[in-house]
Amino acid sequence: MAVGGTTGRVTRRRARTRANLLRAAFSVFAAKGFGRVSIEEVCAAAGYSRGAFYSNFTGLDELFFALYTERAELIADQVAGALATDGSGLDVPAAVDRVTEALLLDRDWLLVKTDFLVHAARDPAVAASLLEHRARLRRAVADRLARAGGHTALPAVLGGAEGAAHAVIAAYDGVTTQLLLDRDVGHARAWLKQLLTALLTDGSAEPPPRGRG
Amino acid sequence: MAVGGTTGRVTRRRARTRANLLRAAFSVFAAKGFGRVSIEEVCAAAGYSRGAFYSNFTGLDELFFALYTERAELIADQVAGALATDGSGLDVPAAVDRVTEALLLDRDWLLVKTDFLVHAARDPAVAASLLEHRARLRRAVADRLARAGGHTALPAVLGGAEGAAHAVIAAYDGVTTQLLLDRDVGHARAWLKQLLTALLTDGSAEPPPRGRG
DNA sequence: TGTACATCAGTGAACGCGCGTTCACTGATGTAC
DNA sequence: TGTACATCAGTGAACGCGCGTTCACTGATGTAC
Repeated sequence: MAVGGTTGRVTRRRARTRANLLRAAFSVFAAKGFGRVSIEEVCAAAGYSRGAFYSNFTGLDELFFALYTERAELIADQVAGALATDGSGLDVPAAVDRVTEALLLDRDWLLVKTDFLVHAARDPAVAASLLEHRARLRRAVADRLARAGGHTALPAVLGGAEGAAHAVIAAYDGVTTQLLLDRDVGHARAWLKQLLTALLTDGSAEPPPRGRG
Repeated sequence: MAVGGTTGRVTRRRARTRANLLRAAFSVFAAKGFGRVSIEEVCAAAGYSRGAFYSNFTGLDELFFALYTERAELIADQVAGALATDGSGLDVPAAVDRVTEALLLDRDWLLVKTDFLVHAARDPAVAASLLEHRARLRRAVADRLARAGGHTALPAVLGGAEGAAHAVIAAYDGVTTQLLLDRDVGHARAWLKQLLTALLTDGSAEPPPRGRG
């Protein structure tokens, strides 16, 4: 697709336009949902004519894909960063805190992400790409868990670090759903921590303060 | 909204039309996604003119809501049935099996359900209604877990039957996401069982056969 | 049970708008010398 | 560094289609007697 090599000087204007369109599209998608957004609206939000849009994308689907890919990589980097061993200890609870922090910050992102899920669910090629992103995240988590393996005993049911990482992703997805509905970030964070604790330890810890329904 | 009292004879034709529209809409929504469906398409699929549609619904949103509500209640009943104590024992693993069976059968339903989530996430009134449905499911699960409480020890981290039920819902949501992408129902079922086992027991069980990434 | 009448439910044509898509054009950006 | 030229990126008008929405009409369904 993209031609490799020098980031030609010619493209500077183009890159800016493209970035502006993507940024505007993100806001509009988050606000209204992919299904209710027109090319016209994205252009208006970005301050360009429709011609500019077609000069950069073949349609909304392509833009959406580019948008998702860009942001997903950003998030993946954040998570990887939060998981990186900081030299000193392999402190799993602390890592859980940081990851939880990184994952659940932005409601707009959760909305767009879920829109994209729904989109991908109906297009195998898009789904494959999304699955790859998820696999990348999962591997990062699994690596971290494997390194910490000596310190914290993972429950055997899940089948090692790989399974546990899979469970972490599932818990994240589950909490995302709840958060989209109740909009209570604080609750979501606490709840995700509980879930991860229940999944990653053998369940002998103390009960936390009660959350609400 | 609906007028109570006798199910007037006048309405028989009307009820049939409405049901036909809802059924057709379900297929079309599942196939293309709510955001890509027009009133025209729903009518075509159901074999009615657009006038018939407007005679029964004010717009696609209302139809979607009616559709979701109807099916969600159906599912809730199924789950409640699967959880019902069959007189004899309070066998949690068996109940988990039956619930898993009831929940993950229909991909079309998962698609529509997730479309509806995305829809609800942007409309607080709709979200409230969806949360209520979820609460109903959760209570059914919590009741069941509470009754079985004497036999199986729930991990303390989650905070009792209520918390555990919440975790069950989260696991279900998480597995739904994965299933929407990889379309592997068998894997999803096995995986959901593992997750529920890990969440509802203290993690001392034997490791299951490995699933794939 | 049959007939006359009233109301209801769905028809389908018509209107108009929003917007996807195209394209000839123009100003912007870069190259050559 | 300045000038002439070539190419590129974005403009905005134009076209046309799909479809949301309305509405006068007709056949269907029900009631009264």
